[in-house]
Amino acid sequence: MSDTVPRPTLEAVAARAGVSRATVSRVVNGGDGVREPLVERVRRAVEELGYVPNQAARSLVTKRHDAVAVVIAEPETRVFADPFFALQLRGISKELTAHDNQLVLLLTEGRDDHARVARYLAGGHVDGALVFSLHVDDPLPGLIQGAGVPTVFGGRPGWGDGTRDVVYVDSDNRGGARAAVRHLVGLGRTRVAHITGPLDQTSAADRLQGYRDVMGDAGPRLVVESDFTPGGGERAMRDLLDRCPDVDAVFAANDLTASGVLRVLRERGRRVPEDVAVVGFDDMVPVAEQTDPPLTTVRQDIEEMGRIMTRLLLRGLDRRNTGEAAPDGVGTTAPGGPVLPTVLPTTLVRRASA
Amino acid sequence: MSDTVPRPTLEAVAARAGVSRATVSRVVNGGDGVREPLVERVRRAVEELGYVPNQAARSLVTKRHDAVAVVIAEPETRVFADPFFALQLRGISKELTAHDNQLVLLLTEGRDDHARVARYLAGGHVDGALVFSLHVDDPLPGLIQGAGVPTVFGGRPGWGDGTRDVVYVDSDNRGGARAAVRHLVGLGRTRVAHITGPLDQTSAADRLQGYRDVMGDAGPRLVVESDFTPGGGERAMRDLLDRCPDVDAVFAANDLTASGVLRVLRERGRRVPEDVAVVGFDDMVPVAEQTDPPLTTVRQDIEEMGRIMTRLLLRGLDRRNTGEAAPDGVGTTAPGGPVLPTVLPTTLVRRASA
DNA sequence: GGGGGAGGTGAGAGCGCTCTCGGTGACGGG
DNA sequence: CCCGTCACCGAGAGCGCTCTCACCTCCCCC
Repeated sequence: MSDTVPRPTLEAVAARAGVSRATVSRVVNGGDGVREPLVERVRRAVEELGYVPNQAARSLVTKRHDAVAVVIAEPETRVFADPFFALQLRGISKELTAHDNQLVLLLTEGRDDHARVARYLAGGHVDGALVFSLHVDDPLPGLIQGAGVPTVFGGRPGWGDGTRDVVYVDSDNRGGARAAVRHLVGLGRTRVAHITGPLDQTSAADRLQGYRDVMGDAGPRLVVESDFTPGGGERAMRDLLDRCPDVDAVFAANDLTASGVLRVLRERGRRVPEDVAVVGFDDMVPVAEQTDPPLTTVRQDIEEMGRIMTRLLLRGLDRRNTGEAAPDGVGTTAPGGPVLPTVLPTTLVRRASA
Repeated sequence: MSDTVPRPTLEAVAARAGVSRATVSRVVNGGDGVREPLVERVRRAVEELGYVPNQAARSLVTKRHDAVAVVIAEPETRVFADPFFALQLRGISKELTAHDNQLVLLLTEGRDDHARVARYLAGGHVDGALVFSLHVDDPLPGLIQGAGVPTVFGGRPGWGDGTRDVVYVDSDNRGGARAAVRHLVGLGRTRVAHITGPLDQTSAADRLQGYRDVMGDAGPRLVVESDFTPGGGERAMRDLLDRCPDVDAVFAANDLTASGVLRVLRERGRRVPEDVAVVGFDDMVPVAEQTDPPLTTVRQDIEEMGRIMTRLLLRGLDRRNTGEAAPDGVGTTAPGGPVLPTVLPTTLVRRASA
């Protein structure tokens, strides 16, 4: 086994089955229009020779690759190291597998990488792309949009001014935030603070918006900007306690932040939820269940999000192939309904912290 | 832009530059043996037309793909959702990018997926594979070994009886464990317990072995089997306290377990490190730095591990191409030194818990 | 009973690239 | 001055597949 055995070709299978290449090809690709006995013979030949189609040769003529790129634009280790993308990938992978597509992973590291990714996508090596870019000012989405590759974004892109037809899938950050804050208000809390994420990310901005929807102009006094990390949560909470010692509830922009918040509250001797009620966001189970007390939080189904994105993309690709004129946005107006941005629901998970 | 513009071919570039296809090909692939003025002309033509080589056509003739598969065999969500693989992927991605290779991600879900993955790899769609399989009884490594694809494993494979030549990269789990336990002993602790990971994973088994190296036959009294999770750590620690109330140190098989341990100790009113010293493993920063008190732990450089695996694989592939007979193990005996299993060092990181 | 389908099957032309191999010009030595 | 050498370049043959046609049976219907 020291050198790779030359793998059997269509030709070889055809010879063995006593038919033409064309017939073997037909059988391999579904077998329509071939009479049963022949199908059987070809199948056996394929089996016996251990034939596997050469994807390169196939792509060369079909111009399809049965592969999609997943682009994760994340300069910051922190975010990448959290379970978010892992779950997302899982969902994507499942769905791609179910449709016999491969997943080509592209991680970007800093600015110069953007060009590389754009070039790769423009190079037509994949049929489509799923792109995660969290930052408002990220040039990557624009580049990709320009590359002419069917694309679905994960999370609302920052520059989405609503006029361009981008297809994206996002969680209902705003609605989830509203639910969280309403819950706190419903508990009778009157001084509900919000510790935000980095506001150059749309998810953080949308959560803040949701908070404002409920609290109206609670004033900037109760809003502290932070960065989605436990450490950031700690700092923000200290600030907050110093400035407004009478706060009786905190809506943290994510669970990691909330864990920092809880730590500071404990350290300062405030009881949770009696003195201060705390709600997080994400329902990162390993975090939320392990805090003390267990965290009430807003759940978003990350894995499902990946799955939906994939389904959307594949649907768009499929339309392309069936000849419908599908603009870059993955096919917008077409029978079967336009492919539109999708917002997935979020739900409040009540545990002990609020 | 509604329909994809036909992308320029070599032919087109050749025409524009006024040379033959062959010359363009030479230039595109390094440009050796082509006179400078021609190189220049071809470069300009490539630039002007925005030419990008068609990878499928190229693969068809070279039989190389410049792509490697990363196989993550992990039925359990828990493990996949921790930062481990994310970091690993990051390292792999960086290294692959540096060598102009693509990363094809294959996640397996349950048994039937194994066949799919094996078929894919055997299909010769990628040049090599990086495989992560944590469980001793996992059939996947065997299947892959059989597929005849150059492979490097992440972590010592369970069936590695030392006789077959598998190439793997692993952290020095055993040595790290020894360092941890020695540290505890050096602190004057005499009843050092160990809470293990799932012992069907080699990493967990190796850590236990390291513990035994130092403690000798401390007896099974002080060893509790667990599962690498915080919840598991809690249960194990409760058990332990009930059975041996006098334990004065715990070496937890990973940081997650340690976090559970710390929680139980706090709940039972034991001070850390005064009453019970605790050491973890992994140095998962977001966990270890955020525990109370911050966790002393054994660091392994996960990202580096991914990088090394990749380098090893690419080196093996390179040898193949340069004609040296390279057996499946990615090329074992060859000038430049055999490609051998690599064990990366681990270091003790002292924080407050021990 | 013959003509027209319809349903199967095969021949052949590429897809865009690499790579061998033969040809060509410049140059130096005999 | 001629020929061998060398460095460079182009022609052409595929790589393994799909897909369009043309062809060839049958079978059905008039």
